[in-house]
Amino acid sequence: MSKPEITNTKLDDAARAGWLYYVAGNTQDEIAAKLGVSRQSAQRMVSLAVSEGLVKVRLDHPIAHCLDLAAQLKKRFGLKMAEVVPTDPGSTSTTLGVADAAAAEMTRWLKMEAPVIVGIGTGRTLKAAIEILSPIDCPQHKVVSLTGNIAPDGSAAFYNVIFNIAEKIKARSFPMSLPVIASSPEERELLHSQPMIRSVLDLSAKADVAFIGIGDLEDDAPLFVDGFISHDELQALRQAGAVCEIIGRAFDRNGIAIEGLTNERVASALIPSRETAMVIAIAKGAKKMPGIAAALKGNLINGLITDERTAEALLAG
Amino acid sequence: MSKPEITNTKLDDAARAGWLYYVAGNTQDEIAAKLGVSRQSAQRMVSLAVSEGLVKVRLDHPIAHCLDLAAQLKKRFGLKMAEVVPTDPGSTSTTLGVADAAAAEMTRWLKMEAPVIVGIGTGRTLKAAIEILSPIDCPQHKVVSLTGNIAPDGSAAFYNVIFNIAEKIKARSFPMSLPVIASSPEERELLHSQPMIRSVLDLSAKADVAFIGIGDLEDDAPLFVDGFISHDELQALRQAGAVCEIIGRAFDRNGIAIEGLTNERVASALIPSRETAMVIAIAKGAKKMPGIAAALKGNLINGLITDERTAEALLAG
DNA sequence: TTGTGTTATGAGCAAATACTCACATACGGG
DNA sequence: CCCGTATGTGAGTATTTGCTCATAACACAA
Repeated sequence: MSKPEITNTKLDDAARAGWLYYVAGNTQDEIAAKLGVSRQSAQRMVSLAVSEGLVKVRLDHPIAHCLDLAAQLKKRFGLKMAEVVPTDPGSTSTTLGVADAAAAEMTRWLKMEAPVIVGIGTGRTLKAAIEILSPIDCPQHKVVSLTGNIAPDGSAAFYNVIFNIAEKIKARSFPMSLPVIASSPEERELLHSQPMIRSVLDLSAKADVAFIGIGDLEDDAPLFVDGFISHDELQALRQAGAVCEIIGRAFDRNGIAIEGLTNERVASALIPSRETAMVIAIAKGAKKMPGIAAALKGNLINGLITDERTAEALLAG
Repeated sequence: MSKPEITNTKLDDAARAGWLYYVAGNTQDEIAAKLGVSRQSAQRMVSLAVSEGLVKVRLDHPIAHCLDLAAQLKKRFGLKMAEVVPTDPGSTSTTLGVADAAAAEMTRWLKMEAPVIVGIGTGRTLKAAIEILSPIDCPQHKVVSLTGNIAPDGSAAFYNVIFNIAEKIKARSFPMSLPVIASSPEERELLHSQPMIRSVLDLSAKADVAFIGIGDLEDDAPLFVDGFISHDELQALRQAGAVCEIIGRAFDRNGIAIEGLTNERVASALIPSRETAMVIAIAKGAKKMPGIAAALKGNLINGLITDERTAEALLAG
């Protein structure tokens, strides 16, 4: 007070004020009274303590780390949206947690008053998400499939989820009645030129938000396991540098689409523009890491729902 | 969202909200929007996160430790007021720091509009505090000495600070013109029965706040060094269990006044009631530890200004 | 099914906080 | 010595927060 410690005084006082505020739970009025200054000065001290980094807030809850990681992901990869769910250490499920988060994110969009066009990809994760989606009436929205729903054997593609979501929510849904991968580039062009298909493709390009999965290209790649491509084709893709598949289309480690091979027969819509739409990938797990990294690098997505462990790996890489 | 984790959901949400609030710096309105709930619910989540102890605040500043210690002292010993100043590791001064804090505390009282009766003890620490006290006009207050101001040789007692404080502040001051320790119990009674003295004693009993020092009873006890008691008397006191002296009166380790010996000749006022007055001790250092502990144990004081090291020792004991 | 006790929710309001601005005070250079 | 710039202060005001209360949703039992 009287002995002038040249410059530290201010910070000391700020620390005092910060302590009284955050630790002792005083109001700024009380602090002002106790320190014999005006309320405004007390306020300044407190905010000084904060801005000087004297005050550290820690959140003792697993969720806190997740939110941290999400913020880092957003910053590092320029994402508009990122969500990281806690990793359940005892589980190997590729959908646990992220499916819930994806469902929540879908609900967030579907609850909007204004009409929204929702693009829907394919895959196990997405299917799991739809499964736990709470039913909701939203006749104002449109849900459009980004991929064909016909399996190579002519049956309905099991992991095409457009019908599942149609059951859940009362919105107009737009499936694409064609094979995921056509038998030839020419067939694809033919199919795409059909008015019904054309209008769905046009609608998908206008999507406001799209939820997509990311498929790996390991030996048990979904694309192969589900019979859309042969093992030879899978190996050829890998040889060409492909590391992942998004709505049927293969991409290399930089997120660049592979030229030729099965890609010239993929009948899916293009991934909606990242300029006009939120393209949210739902993916987690070591196997999908290269694919997620590629999608991030190639700016194929601007939103990501993943888990803690995957997020950490992505940020470490 | 849909998978009902029976009870953790709420805490998870609270953690989210808390994170968004404290870490991300969102306003509760923003949190409400992001989480799709009302502002009130967001507020409830945040306060739940706080009340559940999810949010931990740490203050990175030496002063924070002092304030922590002060809070602990208050709680542990039922003090109404406690102040802990940083210990300067390189200094052995018994007044450095605490004197400043004491001066600040005095100023706080003296700045009050309403008339206050201030009791003043004696000692080196108190004298140092008065010396750095900023001059202040407070004609509404009264300052009353709790001890006599006449040394055994008839001179003014050097560490009686009533005159020092009277110079500094423009308040009515009330010295006690009698020896600190009378030559006999009878003389004390005689002195105390004099109207002038009587009125000062009565005034001291009505003090609103008292600032006192705590004297040790080592071989260089102030009471002995300043010539108020002989070395034999000092030893006798110690033999009787005395560990400290407050305004001339000796107390044992439980804060109980020693029976007989010099205590029956001490002419000082009694320590003002801890029910009606703030009795603030200013003391630090290893030598005074037993005395401070005794004063705390015996509820002789309800306020303490000390330093970090002493506070830690008191709390450890 | 209906009643009942518990819990959650949102509105409204009072308190607390943050911000802006105008002015005061101090410092350093001309 | 004076002036411009920086720094700090308090008043006023807008925003944000916390609290209370009435009501709604819910679970459970009769």
